[in-house]
Amino acid sequence: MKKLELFDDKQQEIASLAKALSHPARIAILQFLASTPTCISGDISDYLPLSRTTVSQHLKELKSIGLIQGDVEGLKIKYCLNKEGIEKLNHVFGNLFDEITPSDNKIC
Amino acid sequence: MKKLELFDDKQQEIASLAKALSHPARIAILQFLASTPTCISGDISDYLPLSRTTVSQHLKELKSIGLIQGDVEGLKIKYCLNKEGIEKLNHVFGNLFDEITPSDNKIC
DNA sequence: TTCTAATGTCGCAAACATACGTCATTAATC
DNA sequence: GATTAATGACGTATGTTTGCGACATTAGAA
Repeated sequence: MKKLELFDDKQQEIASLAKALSHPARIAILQFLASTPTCISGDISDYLPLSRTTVSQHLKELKSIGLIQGDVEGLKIKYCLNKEGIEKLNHVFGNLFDEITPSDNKIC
Repeated sequence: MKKLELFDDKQQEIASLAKALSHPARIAILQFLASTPTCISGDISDYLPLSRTTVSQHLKELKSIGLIQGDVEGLKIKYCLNKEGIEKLNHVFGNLFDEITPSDNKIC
């Protein structure tokens, strides 16, 4: 059993994705985008109990980690779930759960 | 489309669980506990590149959200994954992924 | 071109998270 | 009972996140 020098890339990646999901506003945004076909930025901030500025920051965070994408449509910006990002999320957490789910015969 | 008054319990729950996973040290602790049958607190802080005090705080956080449990064994304390907590995590995230995974025919 | 609407960026304040040294507590050992 | 070892709790410094108003930018309408 050796001492870790630092956390590895995989652990960092899981933690970063988890951080993106660690605020209820960002969960609400993802659910909203999943339930609506055309999602204009303004619609999202009208819906959430937060200022437009704050919602804009949450959108920026979700975009920078690749869970959503934003396409300019004239004056407005249409945000959508990013299929690849969501699939990656699914995959990364699936692996983690496989790794840490205790088997019935494990002691303790 | 009505405005949310505040975030609902489900969204809060997902966010809280995600927050527990949002630091690489806590991921490393869960993986370590999954790979070792008897896990004494001191072993964990010997392993991680953090002080004993800091590790103790991460353990406290994981315990308070129910992902691990700690049983006193004389002078030492044995930490283990909490099967129910991990299953709940699995379930909650599984539901979220079902909800937000885009179907192929969805526009955008 | 000027005006308006939709949106992002900046900068600040308050709250929260992280890391760690020191101290308190408790169990086993002498 | 005194000593040592394992551990959690407390306090504190530093960094990060959140929320928001004010400003900047850009696209389309008048």
